[in-house]
Amino acid sequence: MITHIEKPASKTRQRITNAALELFVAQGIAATTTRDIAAAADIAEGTIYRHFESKEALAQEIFMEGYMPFAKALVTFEQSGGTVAERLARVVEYFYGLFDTDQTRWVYLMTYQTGPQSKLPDDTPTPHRLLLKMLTESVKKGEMKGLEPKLTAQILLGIILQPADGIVYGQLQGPLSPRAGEVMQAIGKVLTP
Amino acid sequence: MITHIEKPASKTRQRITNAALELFVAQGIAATTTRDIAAAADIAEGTIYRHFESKEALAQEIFMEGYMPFAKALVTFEQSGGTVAERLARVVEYFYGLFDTDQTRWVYLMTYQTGPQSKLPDDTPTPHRLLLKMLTESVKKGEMKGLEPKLTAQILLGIILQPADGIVYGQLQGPLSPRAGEVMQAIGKVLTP
Amino acid sequence: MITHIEKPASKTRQRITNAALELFVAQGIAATTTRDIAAAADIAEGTIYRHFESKEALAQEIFMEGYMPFAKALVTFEQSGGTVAERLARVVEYFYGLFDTDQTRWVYLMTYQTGPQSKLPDDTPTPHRLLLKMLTESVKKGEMKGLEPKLTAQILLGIILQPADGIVYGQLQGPLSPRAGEVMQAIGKVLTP
Amino acid sequence: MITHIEKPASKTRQRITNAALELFVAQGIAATTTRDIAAAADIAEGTIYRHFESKEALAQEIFMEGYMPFAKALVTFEQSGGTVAERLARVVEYFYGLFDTDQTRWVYLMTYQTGPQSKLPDDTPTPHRLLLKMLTESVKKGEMKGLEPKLTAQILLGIILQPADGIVYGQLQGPLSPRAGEVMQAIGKVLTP
DNA sequence: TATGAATGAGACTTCATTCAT
DNA sequence: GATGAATGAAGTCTCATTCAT
Repeated sequence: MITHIEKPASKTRQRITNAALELFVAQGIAATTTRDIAAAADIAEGTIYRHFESKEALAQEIFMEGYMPFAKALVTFEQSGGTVAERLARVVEYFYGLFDTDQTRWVYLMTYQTGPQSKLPDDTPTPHRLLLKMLTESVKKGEMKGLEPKLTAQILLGIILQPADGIVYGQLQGPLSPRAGEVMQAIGKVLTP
Repeated sequence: MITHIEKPASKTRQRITNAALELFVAQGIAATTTRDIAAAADIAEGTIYRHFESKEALAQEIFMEGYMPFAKALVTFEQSGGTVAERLARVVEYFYGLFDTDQTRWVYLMTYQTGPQSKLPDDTPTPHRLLLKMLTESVKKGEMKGLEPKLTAQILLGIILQPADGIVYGQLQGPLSPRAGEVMQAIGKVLTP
Repeated sequence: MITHIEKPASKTRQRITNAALELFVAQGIAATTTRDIAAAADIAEGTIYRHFESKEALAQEIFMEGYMPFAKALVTFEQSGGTVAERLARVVEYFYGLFDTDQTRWVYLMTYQTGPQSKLPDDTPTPHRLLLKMLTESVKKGEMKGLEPKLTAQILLGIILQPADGIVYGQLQGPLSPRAGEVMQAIGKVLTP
Repeated sequence: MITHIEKPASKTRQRITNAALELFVAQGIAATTTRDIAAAADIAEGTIYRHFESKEALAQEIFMEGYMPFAKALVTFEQSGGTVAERLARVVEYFYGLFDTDQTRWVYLMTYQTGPQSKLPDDTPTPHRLLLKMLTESVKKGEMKGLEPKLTAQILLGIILQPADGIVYGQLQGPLSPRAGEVMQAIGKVLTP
């Protein structure tokens, strides 16, 4: 007996989300038409509406699709053992692994929250915010003297995120995972009094 | 001191660019209609087209308007005296000063290049790229051992840019200029062997 | 016998071309709005664009629709047997038959090439040009003495076309076919030394 | 003392009508914008409206400008002495002379009546109609037997007009005046029993 | 008289969405 | 579930015309 916990994620539905994700990242959500999506997915335009309420809902569901496993993982890492530095290192490694696995989805995930298209509630724990929260706690636990914790957290966030942007914009060669060590070193230096 | 060689920028033209800038940043370029712009500028929709060829051209001219003084300033700083670190500090201060002076324009400037709307040539020296280039040279002249220069440059870029994002997203309190010292400290630490 | 290789020409598409043809001839292409066409065809304005790329493309396709069978017929007549005069008579009869069958389309066909809207290549063998070419050959084969062939061809063309114009402008009563005999007589007289 | 019988026809007014005539013939009235006209006449767009009520009025006045001397001349010829054939010959010569003098204006004159833009009353004695009327009378006075007078008049009209079209469309070399003799010969033949 | 900036009605076109098949 | 023709609201842009200078 089969129990449906989540939607079946039919073949067609998959084709749509895949095509849409690619186009959304390449052209932006607003500039991507349902016709574009239908053509890329090789389905009829009307078919999109058998699987999604609207283009906007589609965009949001793609976000959730990538966001949920990510959020779960972060919680796991937060509750895992070891020192603050060790846990942070694990998160960065996981994060960079995601980037290398599916760069397109990663960009979408990190971008969607920002754009004016996002109708996410203002307090949605986006990847961005989740990371920042963890960093803020790391900084606080580190008992830094003389450094403003919130600013420091932003600095650390920049250290982690910018290399990914560098790869996306072609200024740095991928993959990103092998860079994790150097990035953690830089973070270490910043946190050193 | 700035010298205007260009058009005197008529009153109406100013109203249009001001209104458009605000809306473009708030809603995104694609989501901002010419009707929105006209209403905000309190002019007729057709009037936009007596001053700009198209909505796209308007978006691009607003970018150039902000970009040109910025680019000139960067060149000046590059050629100014002092050590690499001193020059970099001056740039960051100037950069943060711009942010505090007109946050909206700053966001537009840093965002425009990225978006799919941008029809800028791929090799346009955008603010992002100009900063990165300067950082790359700083890192190289610093003769870092053991650190990959390109990665380090991205890390420094992240350290500089992310605090601004933090303020934009309301996670950090402005203004940004007073933070420049701490940011430079963080950069110093990363560049320390 | 006409063979259709092209699209089946859906019901809606037909409604659009019919309505557009009528309006284009009555008001001119430039003065006919897509709204006019939609109203006359009793469809939504947007529907036009599911069948035609643009208003201009619609105008051109209507032209081609009428032009192609006409061109084919002319070729057939050219290759048919009999004397030059006999072949010419056949063409005129066919031509006048078309006029009587669908005067509106006939006017459109003869007008479209001239108008500034026509984006037809300058060497498109339009009805006008096809007729002229045939007449030029007729004149040459007739070995007229003392008559400049090109001028004579134009004169014959005028003899053939003007009666149609006369009917269009209400100065002559239709139908035109019964007039073919008298018109051919006039041509004969002109060609007589 | 100067008496104004007609409008002063100022320098500026002339520039406008000249520019407009050229553009109207080249692109059609509908496709010619007031901006086009102003640019070609090297004046401000608003200036057009100091001399003409509207674009439409401008188009009509240009027509009248050319039409009035033509109409007067025709009347003169009608009342001049000689046989019907002689008077007709004089008209054709005059008509072809006009063509050679100012082909652009001639085309405009002959075209304006036809186009859907023309708001001329249906019974306006246009060049076309004036010629036709004269031809009809010629035919009637000629007491043709067996030929339907209205059809014959149209045929003669075609003989006269089509060579002009031939030159306009580049199928015949100008000037037209030297062709008048041959054209009259053709007319003579058609009118011969 | 001439200017040219501004207008606003309306043109063409796009596109998310619906619905009968 | 899938299709694809049709919709209609809305978007960008044009242009004849007005009016203060």
